[in-house]
Order: sequence, then C-alpha cells, then structure tokens
Amino acid sequence: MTRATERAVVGLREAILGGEFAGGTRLGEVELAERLGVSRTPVREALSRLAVEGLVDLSPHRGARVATWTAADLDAVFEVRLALEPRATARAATRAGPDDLAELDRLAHAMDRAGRPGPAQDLDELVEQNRDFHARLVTVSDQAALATALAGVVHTPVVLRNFHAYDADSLARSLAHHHEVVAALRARDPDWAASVMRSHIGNARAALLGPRPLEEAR
Amino acid sequence: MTRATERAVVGLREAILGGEFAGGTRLGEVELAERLGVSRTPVREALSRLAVEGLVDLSPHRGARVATWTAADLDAVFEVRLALEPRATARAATRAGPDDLAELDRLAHAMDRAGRPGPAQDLDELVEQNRDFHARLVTVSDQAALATALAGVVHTPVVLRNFHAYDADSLARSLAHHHEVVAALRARDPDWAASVMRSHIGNARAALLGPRPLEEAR
DNA sequence: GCCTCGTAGTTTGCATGCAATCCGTGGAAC
DNA sequence: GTTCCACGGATTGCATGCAAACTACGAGGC
Repeated sequence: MTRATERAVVGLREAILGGEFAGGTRLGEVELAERLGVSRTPVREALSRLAVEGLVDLSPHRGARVATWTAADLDAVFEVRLALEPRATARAATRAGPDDLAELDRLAHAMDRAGRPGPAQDLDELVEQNRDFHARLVTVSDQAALATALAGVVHTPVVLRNFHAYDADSLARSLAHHHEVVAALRARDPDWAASVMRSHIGNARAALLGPRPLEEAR
Repeated sequence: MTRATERAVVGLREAILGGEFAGGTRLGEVELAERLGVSRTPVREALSRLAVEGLVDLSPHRGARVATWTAADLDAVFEVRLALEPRATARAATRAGPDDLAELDRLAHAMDRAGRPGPAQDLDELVEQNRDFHARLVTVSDQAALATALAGVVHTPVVLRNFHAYDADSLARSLAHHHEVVAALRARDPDWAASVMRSHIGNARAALLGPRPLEEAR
C-alpha cells in the first residue's frame, strides 16, 4: 500500500485537473475517502494542501468546493506566466545540457503526433506532454523559487487543458513554438528563447480568452 | 477557543518567520503540539500546509524540518519579485483609490519613523509595515494569481527580515522608494511606478546579497 | 578495528470516535 | 402569505490509539 496521503493528494489533484468535478462541486470528506479508498484523515490533509495550491476553496465547518475562476483570473494567470516563463526559458538557454535538449526535442515531436488533426489526435496526451515540456524548462532554469511561484498558479484546470479550446491555426503555431524553443536553446540564445516563449504564451492566451479588451491592450 | 488548526498554522508560521527556529531545526509533532496547545492532528495539517508554502521541508516518516535557503535560492526569490512586483505596481497606478493612497502614504511615513536611526529605531516594526505596504500594492493590482505566485515565494524569512541586513544608505533609499511609489501612483504613471519598484527590489537584493557575480550581471 | 546485522525506543502515519457546527425542514406566530 | 424559531440529520474539527517505519545503539562476525 502506497502512502495514503500521497494517494489522496495525487488522486484528488488528478481528478480536479482531469475535469471530473465541475467548478464549485462540493467535496465531502467521507465521499472522497470512499472514492479514494482511504480514511478521512489523509483526505483532510489533501484538501488542506490543495487549498494552498488554490485548487479547492476551503471554508470552516462548511467543507471544500472545487475552486472556480473568472476570465479575469485566467487572464491574470497568463500575466504571471508571461512574467516568469520567458525568464526561465532564457536561463535555460545557457544551462540546458544534451539530455535536456534531447528530452525537449522528443516531447516536441511527440506533441506533433498527438496533436495532428485526425482520428489519432489525442488532446489529453498532448496536455500531458505540454505540461512535461514546460516543467522541464523550469527545472533546467534551476531556480526553485520560480518553480514554486508558477506551481501555485499554473495548474488552473482550464489553463492546463487549454488545447481543447485551440483552433487549428493556434494549435499549429503552438506545436511549432515548441520546436523553435528547442532550436533557440541549441543556439544558446537567451533572447530568442524568451521571445519564442512570449509568443507561445500570447498565442495560448488568445486561443483561450480571445482578443483582449481595448483598455488593457494599450 | 479559536480554531486549533488555524492557531497552529499562524503560530508556526510566525515562529518560523520570526526567526525562533534556525534553518534545519527539527520540528517534532508532539513538541509543537505542546508548544501550541493543540493535539497532533492540527499540527500535522499545519506542517502540511507550510510545506506547500515552502517554509518547511517534509520527508515521509522522517518528520519536518525548517526549510533552508542557499544564496542562489534567495537570489531566485528576488528574480521572481523583480518579474512580478513591478507589474503589480504598474497596474496599481491605474487602480489605486483614495483609500489605498492614504493607507500607503501612512505606511510610508510610519516606516520613516520606525526606521530612523537612533534608540527608537524598531526594525521588527519596520519589517511588518513593509510587508503590509507590498501586500497592499499586490491587493490593489487586483490579480489573485499574482498574489498567489508571490505568496509561495516571498515569505522566505531572510527576505522578509532583510531590513536587519541593511546599511544606512540602503535603508534610506528603501524608505525613499516607498514615498516615490506613492507619488507615482498619485500621478497615475504605470511606467514610473514600475521603475521605482524595480529600483526598490534591486536595492534590497544588493543590501542582502551584495554585488552580483559577473556572469549574471551580463 | 571496521563493518554488518539485530533490537529497543521513538516518531510518524492513519483510522476511528466524539463533540461542535451547520443546513434544511417543519411548524407556529404575526 | 411571510417570517422566525426549533429541532433533527449530516458534516466537519479535533483528540486519541495503534500499527508501521525510522534512528540509534550495541553485539557479533570478518
């Protein structure tokens, strides 16, 4: 038997990120305990942690609910990513070793396959690989604080699952960006790498949220 | 009796941020439970949450220790602040209402008093007010994701308590920056506001970490 | 003398039980 | 008909107890 608490945290996080619960769904402790096959104690710990991560809202004596986000919240998430991820990518450009480059390249190609339109298209797989790709970049940038800052924010379900919202053009651009990031890292060009990442996130934001309101576009 | 878990979280966080435990100190559950006057269950929840916040390190079956940070970790924290806080300040410039400006102004003046060299100098008070000042700016910027991203990173004890490491010049600059931020907000000038915040954080980083290594200074 | 293994003591991990709190329903008063 | 209050059921919050895991220490073997 693996650690009950860990199972609860992972299982619950996956369930929420996987979209099994709609936003605002009530999360009863006993219900979750049965579903996850553990007692209430690890469930409580899991809820507690996920509340810090922002995945669930917790109110005293009233239980837990799956967190909900407004369009403004999502926009703010992209704002944070835009502030942090290009920097991480720039740092990665001077730090990535052969192993890192090989893995990122592998992921970029795998995403081509998973994302190619047609019956074999597998967006869930794509979401997974995309998460790995970005996580690897942050790891390579070797700044723990950066990872922490992003962690609290990025796994907003909608943001992570955003490929489901892409049109064909946006998707094609996104896949191309991954390859271009690898190219920029190979060239050890921090500025190029950061630019690609900014484009990548801008593309994602537009695909998900549409054109920005005039006052903010400035 | 107030909520035991909340008391545990707050009490433990304050103890760590207040420097009562040296980094790496072992945190036994029973010991903390007695110290905080609650049972082990809320202590466990508190440790769990603070681990997500990055204040303690938790390893299975081996207990909790107060997290430690290397100079590189601290530098990364400033990197993240540098990426996020100027943006928050810029947004605040177009959003701050009279109440916000009055409160920020009040804090800036209070910090002058608490920081003025002499027997009445109270750096702990200053630390507190500084935290309020920055928190208010983030609140005014009205981007929850930004607050979340910073929260996971900023209350590194050393970063928060950094006034203790300031020399007289750095301290004077820091206090002046607060007033200048208020002025920039009053002028509704996002670029000016962001610049002041960048200076402010740069000053803090230099005071705390000294000159940056050449390769990173670029 | 150094390493390996075994064992006692301590600490964490988890389940369960009980008290406190909250929510919904029904009835009475206005 | 509407509002308020009371009460039952359900749920969370916390304390405690027991089993599993880890650490430390000492004896035996190499």
